[in-house]
Amino acid sequence: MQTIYNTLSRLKEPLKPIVPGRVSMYVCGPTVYDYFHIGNARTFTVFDMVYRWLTASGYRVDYARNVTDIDDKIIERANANGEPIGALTERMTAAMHEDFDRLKLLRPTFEPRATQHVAGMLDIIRMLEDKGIAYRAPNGDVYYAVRKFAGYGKLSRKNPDDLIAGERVAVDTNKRDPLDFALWKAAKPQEPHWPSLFGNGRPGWHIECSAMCRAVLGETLDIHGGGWDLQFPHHENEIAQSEGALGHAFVNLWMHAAFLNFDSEKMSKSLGNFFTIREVLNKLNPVRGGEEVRFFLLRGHYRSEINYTYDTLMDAANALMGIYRVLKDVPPAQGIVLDWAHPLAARFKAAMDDDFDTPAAFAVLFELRDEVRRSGDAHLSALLKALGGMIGLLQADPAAFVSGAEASINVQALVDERNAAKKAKDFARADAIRKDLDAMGIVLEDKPGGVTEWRKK
RNA sequence: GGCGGGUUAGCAAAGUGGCUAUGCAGCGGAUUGCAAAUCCGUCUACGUCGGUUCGAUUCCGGCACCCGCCUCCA
Repeated sequence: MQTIYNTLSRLKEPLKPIVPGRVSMYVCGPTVYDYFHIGNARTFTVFDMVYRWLTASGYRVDYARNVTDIDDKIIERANANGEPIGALTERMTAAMHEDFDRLKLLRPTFEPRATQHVAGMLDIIRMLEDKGIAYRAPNGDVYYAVRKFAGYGKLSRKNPDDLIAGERVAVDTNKRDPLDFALWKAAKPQEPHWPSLFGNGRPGWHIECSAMCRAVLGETLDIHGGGWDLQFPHHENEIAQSEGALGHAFVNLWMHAAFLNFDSEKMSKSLGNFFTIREVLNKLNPVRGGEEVRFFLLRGHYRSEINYTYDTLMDAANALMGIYRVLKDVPPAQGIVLDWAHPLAARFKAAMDDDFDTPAAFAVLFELRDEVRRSGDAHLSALLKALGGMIGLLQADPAAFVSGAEASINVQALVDERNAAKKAKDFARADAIRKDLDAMGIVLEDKPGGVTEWRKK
């Protein structure tokens, strides 16, 4: 049985879908104003893994991941670039898809965009106003009265009184309480806006997710996820909005992915210590890079922070290479039905069912790698590939992955020349060629039977 | 200040009240013209001080250090 750590209860709980056999999952997606970094990628890779594993486990998963395409940062960036907002968000959404594809992320079932759900947001805001939870402020904004929602703070375990006492809550005379947050922002000159019974304006940040969850997945979700930093205030506010307006439970299981750090500090745009996925991938081999990053990101448990360095990434890449080598040497049998009774398959499943313990699952893959190597068994090799496939790994062509490139005539000519030199016992010449190739990043492997294989480092 | 998470061998990273996690690197050996790859073997663990227990890295408490949220943030 699948268990999942629920941020709400701080306990591992069994997954009990509202509709048996089906799982609804919403993950807060990116704000598309810039390329995103490997820390952002971690969260989406984690939930892609969850999506794949639940699907492999037999659930029909309705997976929604939104695109936030209206927001202060987008407006700011578009103005700085001197381009229309729509052009910026289109460009960045396309870039996002490119990056996600390279990391082998599946497209979610639904990818709603905030600007397409403004009516749904206004609907919820109106319900909140009718219940006296939302109010119109003198400046034309509509705010959520946090004190009217009894459960406020239950997710992040923050006490509203403590928050008031803190220094970080900004004072705003338009708000009745400093904790109140904007549901609707009155239109300002040169900003996009929509008509509404609250006047022209645009939505606050948190309301979009409440509206899109409801529109796409329904009023109560099995799973809602996001990065750890979204717990407060974003997810807390989503709960307040949805439960405040609709009057029933919003989400059964809250999942939060831990940070990816750099120099043991959270990687973030505001700290400036980030690497975009593009930068990282451009330093890696084009054939292998995407899967290497994915493997690296899933090597740590999703609730543990991981530290990004080139060395830890290379460590993961070497480990992945070891598995692909075995898949190349022992081609997986075709058309095999996965045998869950196999002890290693059972252990893999047990690890994944236990709150998605990918590090433990990987340990099983390594043991299986050794078994395949030892036995040369194509069925076991197929099992290895199939298990990896359940979390989006090991599906590349092994020969291409190991060589790191499509066959190159240039390299092959040098390899042939070296083999001729070897036959003539001209080892000096043979070594010189190997050294040249090494300088080009090509490593040779002499195999039994006079066959020489090569691969990119 | 409030709340929360963490500290496992050279590095990375799971897990467990008593039974070799695992990966990468290192070292020794086999193999190889030399390498690479592979195989065999092998060395480093559970922050600190107490408590509970027959027994604690694992449970409880104190301490130290690190990190996060409380403001946009994956």
